[in-house]
Amino acid sequence: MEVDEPVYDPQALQAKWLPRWEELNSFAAVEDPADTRPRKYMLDMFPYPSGDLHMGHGEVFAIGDVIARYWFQKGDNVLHPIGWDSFGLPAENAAIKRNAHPAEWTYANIETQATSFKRYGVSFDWSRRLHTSDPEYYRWNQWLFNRFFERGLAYRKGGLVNWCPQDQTVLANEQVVDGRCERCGAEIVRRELTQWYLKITDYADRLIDDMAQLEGGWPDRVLTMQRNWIGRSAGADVQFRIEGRDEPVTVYTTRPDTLYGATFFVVAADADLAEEIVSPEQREALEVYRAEVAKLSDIERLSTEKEKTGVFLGIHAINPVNGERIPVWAADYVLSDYGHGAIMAVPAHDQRDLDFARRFGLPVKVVVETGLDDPAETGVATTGEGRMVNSGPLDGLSKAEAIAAIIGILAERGTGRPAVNFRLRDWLISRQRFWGTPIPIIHCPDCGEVPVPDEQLPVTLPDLRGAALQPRGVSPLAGATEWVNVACPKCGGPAQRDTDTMDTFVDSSWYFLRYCDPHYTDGPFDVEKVRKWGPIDQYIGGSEHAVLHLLYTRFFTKVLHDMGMVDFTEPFARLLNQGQVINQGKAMSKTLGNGVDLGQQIDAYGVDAVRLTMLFAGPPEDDIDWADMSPAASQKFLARAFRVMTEAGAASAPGADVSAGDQELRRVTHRTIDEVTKLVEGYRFNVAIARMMELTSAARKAIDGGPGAADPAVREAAEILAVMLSLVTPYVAEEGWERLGHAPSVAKAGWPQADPALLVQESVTAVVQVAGKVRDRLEVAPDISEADLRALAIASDKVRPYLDGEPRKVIVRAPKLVNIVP
RNA sequence: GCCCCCGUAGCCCAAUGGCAGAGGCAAGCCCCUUAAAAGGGCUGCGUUGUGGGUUCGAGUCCCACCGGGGGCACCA
Repeated sequence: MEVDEPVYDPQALQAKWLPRWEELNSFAAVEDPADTRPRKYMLDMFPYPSGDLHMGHGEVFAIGDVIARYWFQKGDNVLHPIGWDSFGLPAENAAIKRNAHPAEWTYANIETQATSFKRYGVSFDWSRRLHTSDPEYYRWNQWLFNRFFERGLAYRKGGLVNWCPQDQTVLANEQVVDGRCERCGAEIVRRELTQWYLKITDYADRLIDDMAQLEGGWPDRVLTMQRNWIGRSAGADVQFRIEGRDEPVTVYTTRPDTLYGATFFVVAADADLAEEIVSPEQREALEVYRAEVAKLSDIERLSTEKEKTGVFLGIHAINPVNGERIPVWAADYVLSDYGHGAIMAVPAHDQRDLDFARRFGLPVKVVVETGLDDPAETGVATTGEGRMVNSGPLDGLSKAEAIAAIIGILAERGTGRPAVNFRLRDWLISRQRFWGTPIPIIHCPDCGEVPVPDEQLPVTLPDLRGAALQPRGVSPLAGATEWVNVACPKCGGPAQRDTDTMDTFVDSSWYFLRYCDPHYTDGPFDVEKVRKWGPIDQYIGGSEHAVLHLLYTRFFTKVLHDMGMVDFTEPFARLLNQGQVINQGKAMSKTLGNGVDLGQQIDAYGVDAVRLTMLFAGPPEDDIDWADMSPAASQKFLARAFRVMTEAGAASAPGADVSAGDQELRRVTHRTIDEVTKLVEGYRFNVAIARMMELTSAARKAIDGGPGAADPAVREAAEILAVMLSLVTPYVAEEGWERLGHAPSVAKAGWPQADPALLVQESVTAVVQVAGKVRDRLEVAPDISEADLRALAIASDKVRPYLDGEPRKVIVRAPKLVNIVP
């Protein structure tokens, strides 16, 4: 079919314009320092190349593209890059299955996705493309690791870690959700391993405090999740003496005011301290208990229904304020890696302690008078406010007063001080898998951990494939003996490379900086260019990264800030979490068989109709149930818009005097410009599209039953429609623009400005209510005074029957409403 | 259990505290057509989830509850 025919053929438009756009290269960001236009940085979370693009990509990139294209139309200098998060497990699993190298699968998928992105018409600057699995990229992961290492922010330690038996690797805490692997859903087990960590806990305070910058720009939900995850709490450290031990033991508590109510003391069962202080008589009981606890999975251990367990350690602690002897127990409800791994138990005012006390018959002592029933009787701890009782000098004080007072007393005696604790743990980055960045450390029997010198980076991956990648509990790199055995960079003696690779979240923690110059060779990114582009004006991605990628990236940004490499402290000024595309009320999945293929949708309805459907479905953060959507209807609308543009283009030439055009249509057009501008800026794309549909209908009516297709107002409406549609449906917009007699590209035509004179209404309908019920409508001037409108309303024949003399009250909201209370 | 968001027409969704309906789907009708498709047009009486409250006026604000979604949940 000829594209000149007045028939909308989306596939023909795609075939026609895609190659033309490649030549035009309209979306390259401009680095010229003489270019003083406002710079805007728009970024969509980069994709993992797991096959072709899916419906979810279709939505995010449609949303991001509208924003970027709007900025382009406004004349901003826009950076809108694309790349691939191309290290990761699926490639490795595919390689094992096919007896191939992970790179083959990875780069083939990247090409597939790149082709799909181009077809999808996304306004990327393709010259900035990057792949994290390229040595030219991951060498800078290693370079950054070295910087972290120098600053003491990368360290190795032994301890219990999360092990995924399915993926055969350790995971960071953030990657364990409800005791299961965030990737594959397998139940996590605990293992004792020595691993590399990044010291994100050093930044815990700043990660919380800097969220003040993000208020309003980020969804509250994400900020709340990060706040919860970091889990900052304020309280006090209190020292207890343990009988028969010289060193006092410190506990952390958020309720130092309840210190007089401490009736026992609990040490984490797995803490070294438990073993250290247990009496000889109880040692065996402790060992038995520890063995039981070790057998429990996290899921069992964290179950809220689980009854408290524990064992008496045969010794006593001394309460520092009243000298009371309280028994010391070991239990698994106290965690060894939070606070000091030991607590003072105040059963009257802490539910966990109360549960434990009731289970083992320990005393309950009320020290806060709350007016509620005795916790010992009810089994419900009283955690609220109240007056202190049974607490010596604290008696009668409120909670806040008591906390301040007791901290003062403890500080004076040197047995306590204010303290802050965090739930956040350091970020474990070692992975026992192949397809990732090798950790650039050499283990030397004499020199210890020696970083690979910067000039020797990158440490590239050895050529392993197929069965050599089979997970066996240690990194596949350990099997590459030639690669592993190297000379120590320090002493030259025989040494071995670290065989783990980095968590791929390291790759994505700074990629947005590299886009400013992805081929830069003097560092991970060009500091000067980042100064000009950063931070990102708008970031878009799924809420599944609320505490993973987004937390890590914020951490990296702060470290880079401290290194003097970036001048901002938060990477993303604004964040949008798009909804998911689901089908028939459920997430699409292979097992449910309810998957919808993006490519097939595009083949059936065209790119424009699919993009339009994604954006018209509802607010961008809402889920889209594809079963409720009609891409066919979107296509129908586009055909309608296409005809309007075609007919207007055929009937007139560009450059006519618009002021002579049909005033009624011109008013609609300019009101549409005004509204769509505001709606797009507020990211209310579904409503903006509804306005474009109205404009299309108005133009249609003007052609059919009004001034006709040749009227300059029809041309004006069609041209503005083309420009506005270019944000959403670039192909039909481009074709329409051409048919209207303009050279491509409509993407750079410039955003229209509404003529204020055409926004003024000649008359307004004022509603007259009597006691809230509409009784009359009056056509009045928009600038009518309140007094005039009031007089008109009261004089109305339709209103008078409802009035009985002088009204009690008249509310006038000129020019739209009068409410008369009789 | 605690916290947050959402409940508007058969469906997806609009509505600065001011006429409950912008847009779309579905449905029905009309025009065009030999006919159908395509195209053009017309048609919206609904406890705004329920019950209270504030207000001249509540879909909108407040309280309680119901339903759906999300987050947190032995971190002392």
